[in-house]
Amino acid sequence: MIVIIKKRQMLKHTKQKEVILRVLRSTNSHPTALWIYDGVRRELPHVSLATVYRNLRQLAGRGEVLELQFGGPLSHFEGRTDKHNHFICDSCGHIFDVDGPVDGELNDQIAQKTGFKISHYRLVFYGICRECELALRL
Amino acid sequence: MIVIIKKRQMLKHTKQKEVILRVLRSTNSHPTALWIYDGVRRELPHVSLATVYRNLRQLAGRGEVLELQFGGPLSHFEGRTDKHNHFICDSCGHIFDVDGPVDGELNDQIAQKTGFKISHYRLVFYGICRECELALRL
DNA sequence: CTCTTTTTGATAATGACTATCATTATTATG
DNA sequence: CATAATAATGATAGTCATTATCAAAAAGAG
Repeated sequence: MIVIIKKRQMLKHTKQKEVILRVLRSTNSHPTALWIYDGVRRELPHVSLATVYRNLRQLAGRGEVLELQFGGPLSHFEGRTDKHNHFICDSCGHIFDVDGPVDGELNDQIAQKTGFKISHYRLVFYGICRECELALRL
Repeated sequence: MIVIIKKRQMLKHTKQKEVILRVLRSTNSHPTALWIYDGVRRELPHVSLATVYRNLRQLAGRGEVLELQFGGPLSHFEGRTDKHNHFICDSCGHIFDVDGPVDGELNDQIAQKTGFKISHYRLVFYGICRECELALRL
């Protein structure tokens, strides 16, 4: 029998990682990796896009950042890590944070019904935001 | 001023479309396009993968089919179109249907808070399914 | 049947993301 | 500090799910 012991990898602090996190935390939008890349390049012009992806993946893995995948082909990232939900406008595509139900009530409800151990959920609302609603009324 | 009137396109019924829908409806799992492609090929060996993607997209656009995008790189499809939620096991990756809250209660709650017009939501639970729970206990 | 429009199959293209790898930066340790 | 060990970087090639293209075929209308 072969036992593979995965040594816990020491994470090193780098300028790039710091700036990536700072750029992401500087907005309350839900930017893509490319948007973050552009922001980081203003401070570190020679940064590689791969470095941005690598760090975002690492940060998301450690829970310091949230990776969001909605319908489209791109991943969105978010610096805010406290529990909350999202709303996406079907008209303009904008992503909003929504402080909806974040308690364990839903979890418990489903856990009881299914017998599964629920750790968390992702809840995304779709519809028309106020601004688009007004524009569409014209 | 140039006005572009998009003529409503007449949809034609084809053998391929019929089989694709039948294959998808034949399972209560949440297959990928490739899985459906394999199923369709048993009946129509010369079908093209592009045809499967095209039809799934069209069917999803008409609401006859549901396209589900969870974390991974692949789209999953589902023939069941009545409202329900999903649970994904973090251990085995299996996708389960969950008849959780499907009423407008959540929608109303969020609509009141935000002022947005909410049409629907997507709710996905994560955790450990019963089978994995038992296996992990050993 | 004949005309028009949509769909198909085959395949090339797209595009987001990841792997690779030589080099550099960071941290641990003597 | 010096040096060794290891992780991160930048540049770029590769992957892979999905989409676009386009000539040929099929479906529906009249």
